[in-house]
Amino acid sequence: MQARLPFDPVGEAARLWREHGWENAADGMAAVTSLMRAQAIVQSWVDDVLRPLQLSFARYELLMLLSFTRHGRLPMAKAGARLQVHPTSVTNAAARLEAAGLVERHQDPNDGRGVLVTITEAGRAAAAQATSLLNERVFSRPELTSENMRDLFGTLRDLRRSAGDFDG
Amino acid sequence: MQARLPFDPVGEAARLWREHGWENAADGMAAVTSLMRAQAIVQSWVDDVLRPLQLSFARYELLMLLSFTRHGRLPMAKAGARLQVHPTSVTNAAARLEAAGLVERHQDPNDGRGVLVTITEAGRAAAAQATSLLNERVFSRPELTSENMRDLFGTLRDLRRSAGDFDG
DNA sequence: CGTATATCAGGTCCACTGACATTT
DNA sequence: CAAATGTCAGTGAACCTGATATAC
Repeated sequence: MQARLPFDPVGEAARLWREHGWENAADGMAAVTSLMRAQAIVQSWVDDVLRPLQLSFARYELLMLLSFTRHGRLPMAKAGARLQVHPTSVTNAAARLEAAGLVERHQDPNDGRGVLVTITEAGRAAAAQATSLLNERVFSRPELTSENMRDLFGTLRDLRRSAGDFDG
Repeated sequence: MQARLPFDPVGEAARLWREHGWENAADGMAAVTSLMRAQAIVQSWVDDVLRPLQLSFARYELLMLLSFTRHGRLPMAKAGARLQVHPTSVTNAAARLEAAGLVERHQDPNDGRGVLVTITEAGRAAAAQATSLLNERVFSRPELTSENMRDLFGTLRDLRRSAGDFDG
């Protein structure tokens, strides 16, 4: 993107926060800022892998969720709850996956309001290919396999639970 | 958004990853997925605070960066390097801040190609107000003030350094 | 000359709001 | 009837590519 910096800009910001007397907010600011930046980095890794497959991470997550269900099928609302995204985002993702032939949408026979999304064989193949590439090129990167990453998951799980993402 | 889940969907995904024999990628997958979700949560907290002030987090960061410089002024390219965003993103952010009267843009007298962004008095006031609100309502939230958050910052700093964000 | 700087046009992606039709 | 479900149109944010003008 551009020349790398000789220091950590987030650490520098935290230093300035403390210098201005915002001690009790400095750690939170640094955590938020590094979360934003780390997410952008990882997002770009994922996008690089999924772009040639015409997938976004959100659509990949929907495909995987369906592939893990008993019959490869879920109501739209269930999928949205599970992926923790807005209903219109599910509609959008499903519409794009359907256009690519990776899922189908049919009315729920048991609830006339509902729509069932079903993964197709092509969808299962695409999901398998994407998973293989992501596992190889992103999820098993050295930066993500350390003991630290298990800690990261644990810390973020606490944050997500406190934020009301899930119980337990 | 919708009903909360009785379990952690990311932990469930990690379980399935291991079940499929992808042990060495399971931790990375869980870290990536929780990073995405945690970022979305924190982003929504920040947006809720900044929306009434007509600011985005990216524009707030630019304002703060300028306010911390000696003369409240920086070349566009320097600002982009420091915020680690695309040049066009800086142009966009600066244009919006300028439209709101929070910064001004002038040609660099020492480099005819360059543009200097300068924070205005209104910009300093907006930055101070935003900082006060963010410190109070986001950065000092209980979820972000724990010992864990210092660990989170440290872990993400390692990730960012490995990814080439900065040296040192 | 090639390189660097900044901008603009155009495109993608995602999230959200509000309105709507339909069914429970 | 009210509540739930899914869709659609529109809005706004952020990011990127490619082209351009200008200056080093």
